[in-house]
Amino acid sequence: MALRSRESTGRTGNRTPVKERLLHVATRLFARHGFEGTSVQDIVDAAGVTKGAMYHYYGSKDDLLYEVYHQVLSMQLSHLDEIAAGPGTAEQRLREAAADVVRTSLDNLDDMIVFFRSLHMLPDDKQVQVRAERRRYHDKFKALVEEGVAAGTFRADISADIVVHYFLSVVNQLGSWYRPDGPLSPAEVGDLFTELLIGGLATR
Amino acid sequence: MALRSRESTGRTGNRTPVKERLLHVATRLFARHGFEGTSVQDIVDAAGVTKGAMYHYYGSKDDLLYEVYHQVLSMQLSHLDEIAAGPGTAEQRLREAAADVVRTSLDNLDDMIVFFRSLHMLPDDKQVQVRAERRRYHDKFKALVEEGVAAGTFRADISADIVVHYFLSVVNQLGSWYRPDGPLSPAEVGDLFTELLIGGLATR
Amino acid sequence: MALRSRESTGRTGNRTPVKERLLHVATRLFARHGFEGTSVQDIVDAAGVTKGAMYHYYGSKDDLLYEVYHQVLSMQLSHLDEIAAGPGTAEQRLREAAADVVRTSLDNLDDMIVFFRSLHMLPDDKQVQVRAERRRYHDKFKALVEEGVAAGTFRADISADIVVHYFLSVVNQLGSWYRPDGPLSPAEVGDLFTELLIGGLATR
Amino acid sequence: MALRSRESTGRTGNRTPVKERLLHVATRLFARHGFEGTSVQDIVDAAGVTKGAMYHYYGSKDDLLYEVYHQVLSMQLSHLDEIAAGPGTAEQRLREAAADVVRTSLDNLDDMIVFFRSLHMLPDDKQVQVRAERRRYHDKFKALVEEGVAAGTFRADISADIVVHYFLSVVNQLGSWYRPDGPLSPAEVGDLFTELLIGGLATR
DNA sequence: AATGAATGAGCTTTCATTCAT
DNA sequence: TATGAATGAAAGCTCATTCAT
Repeated sequence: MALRSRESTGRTGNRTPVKERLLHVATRLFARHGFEGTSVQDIVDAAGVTKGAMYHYYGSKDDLLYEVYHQVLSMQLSHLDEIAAGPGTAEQRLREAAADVVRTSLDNLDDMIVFFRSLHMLPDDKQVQVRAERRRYHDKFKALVEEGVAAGTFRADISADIVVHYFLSVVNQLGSWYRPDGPLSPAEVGDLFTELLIGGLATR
Repeated sequence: MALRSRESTGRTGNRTPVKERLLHVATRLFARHGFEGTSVQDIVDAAGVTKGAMYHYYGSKDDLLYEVYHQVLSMQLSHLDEIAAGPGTAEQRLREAAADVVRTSLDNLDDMIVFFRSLHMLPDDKQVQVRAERRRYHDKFKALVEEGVAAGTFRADISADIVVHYFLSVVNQLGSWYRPDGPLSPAEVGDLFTELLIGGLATR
Repeated sequence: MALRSRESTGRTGNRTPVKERLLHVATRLFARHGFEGTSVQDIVDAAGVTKGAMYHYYGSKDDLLYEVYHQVLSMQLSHLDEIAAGPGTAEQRLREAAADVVRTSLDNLDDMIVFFRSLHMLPDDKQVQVRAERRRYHDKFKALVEEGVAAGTFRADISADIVVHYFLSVVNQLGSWYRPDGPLSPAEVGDLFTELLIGGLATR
Repeated sequence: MALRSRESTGRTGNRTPVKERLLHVATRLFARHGFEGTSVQDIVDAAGVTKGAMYHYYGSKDDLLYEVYHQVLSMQLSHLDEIAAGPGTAEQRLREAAADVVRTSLDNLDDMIVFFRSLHMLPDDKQVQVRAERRRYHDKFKALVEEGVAAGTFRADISADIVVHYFLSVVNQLGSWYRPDGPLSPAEVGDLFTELLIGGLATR
């Protein structure tokens, strides 16, 4: 009888490389029990490795949290870049952007939950990095709103900044009420929220 | 020679009764450094008492957190009860309710920050209590929206539940961007957000 | 049968107050196994308390080390102050001072061993404090040498600074060779070393 | 096209053979941050290799420390052998020996610092080896002193053992005060300290 | 000769909570 | 009503060392 080969893809869960596995289980645990409610021991146990292994790949528990943030944020930012630079009126592109950020947030709900619950626990320097990335998203989104105002499509009496705070608040809170097994798909929620946003912005 | 009386209102800062003082400083510290980032020692130091005193008034650190939640929630709930039962069309009352929840949230920003950041750290039984109170707020708010839909004032193609999730998300995130020393007063933010909500709901 | 009363002075070693007991056993352990070779667990086990108790009295393991330093240093400094201000020629007072620093160092040999082996492990700010205290000792001692040079008793061709470095080196190394159960008493070593110092300084 | 040869003296800083480079950087790091304050990772990083390489050449971190000791000690021992067997009176040879041990110690100050700070961290068997070598140095030095006493040049009322402890203490502490960029050269310090020693020993 | 992923035991420190007074 | 010494469990992190390659 042949010995189980070491690179087995069996159910021991050793499929994926250690580094990614760690990030994956950490995300799940952070979302379930919070950042401070999850110990490094919990993470490495769930990943089937030892602490030393984790510290081989990540400088600290904070680092792990930062990576969770970073991955979703940069994906959403690149989507927004593409959409903003694409064809269509300001309203059309804002609709696309709004629907996308809702949809991708719901597709990565665990990350979002972690993100908006734990940001304040990062050390200052990492918080600054994250805020800068979020600010870039905010500003890009705001530019779309301003385009629509300039075009006369959107009402001019509410500052674009406030509008963006308003809508991104909605996005950031998705984790607090959305349940994947509920009646609405991510895309449907995206469409409905886009409707509410555009309706609120529209000139009569 | 008279001894300094213990209940002195003098410069030791011991003005308010110990119990309230503890809740007050706890709220501030939780908002600044997070629930888990604040130690019982921090709290009692800031309140100028010792641990024993805190455990005399509150059963645990969790208790303190729960009290923070409870106070604002019950105030907002009683406001909503009053407004909903008051005069005016559904739209008028929804406008009042929306503006009120934004305004009172901004007036108690520290509590809101603590609330939405730390809820998940409470033990399950306390979380259940809090969720029930929030659910009552949600349902009452939703009833106002449904009234407006029934009256033909609001569009019928977006479920009232979704609308409430949408708007309360905005409220719950106020702490993440509003700065008291910024250009807008709580009332102004309340009006603008109410505009965006009603605009999004309005039938054309 | 009567229960053993809690404030027993029995051989459980709980005689002295916890705070002093901790300092005492820490000194002994640091001297035997080095600062980094001694764990906080070792210390509290030897003192018969728990870690929490230690951190109640001392801010850190470093703090404990600093206290060891501080106690002997300040005793020696006060001795030197007294001697320098006392009666007698410069030579007589230098003899007294030299004999005293040797004697008191040998009487607190564990502290000296810890001191000169572990100083460099303290955080910078604490090192600065210690160095300042040592510098004060050095300077006071040097003043005595200079007095003797001015009086023509001591040779003028070797700077007082170098002489002090020379003699304090001898003192600082006592721990590396002196054994309390050896043939010489602390006072005898003090006298012999004083002879060697004064002989080396004397003008012919 | 020729491949870059591996033993290149190029800008990678890989000039010296790995084994010596490791010893060299280890000495420097031990002197700067202490033995326990220096991790194997620190050493191999500074040497530009990996841990595996270090464990290929040295059995352990302790081994590295022992090598540092051994090198200087054996050099000084061979100098002393030469001097003692050389020409001149006992005083002349003692002067030479004293000046030499000060000078060579200052020329290898890092090693001395490491030596006298970290000896106690070696495992017992290695400590025994080192102590034996030091004892041989001590005894050889002591023989010179005894020669001078027998010749009537040095005072007979202070045991040679004590004298050697006295002077080697001075040598062993050089690292605690000497600064290479200070006013005195190693040779000058050697001469001054020799003066102080011989003066202290001289019969009047 | 050299790599670097991984181990596992150990470290210092923090902290909510208790309890005798 | 309030103190503060003391507990004990758990936390994040470090590090010398091993070993398959």
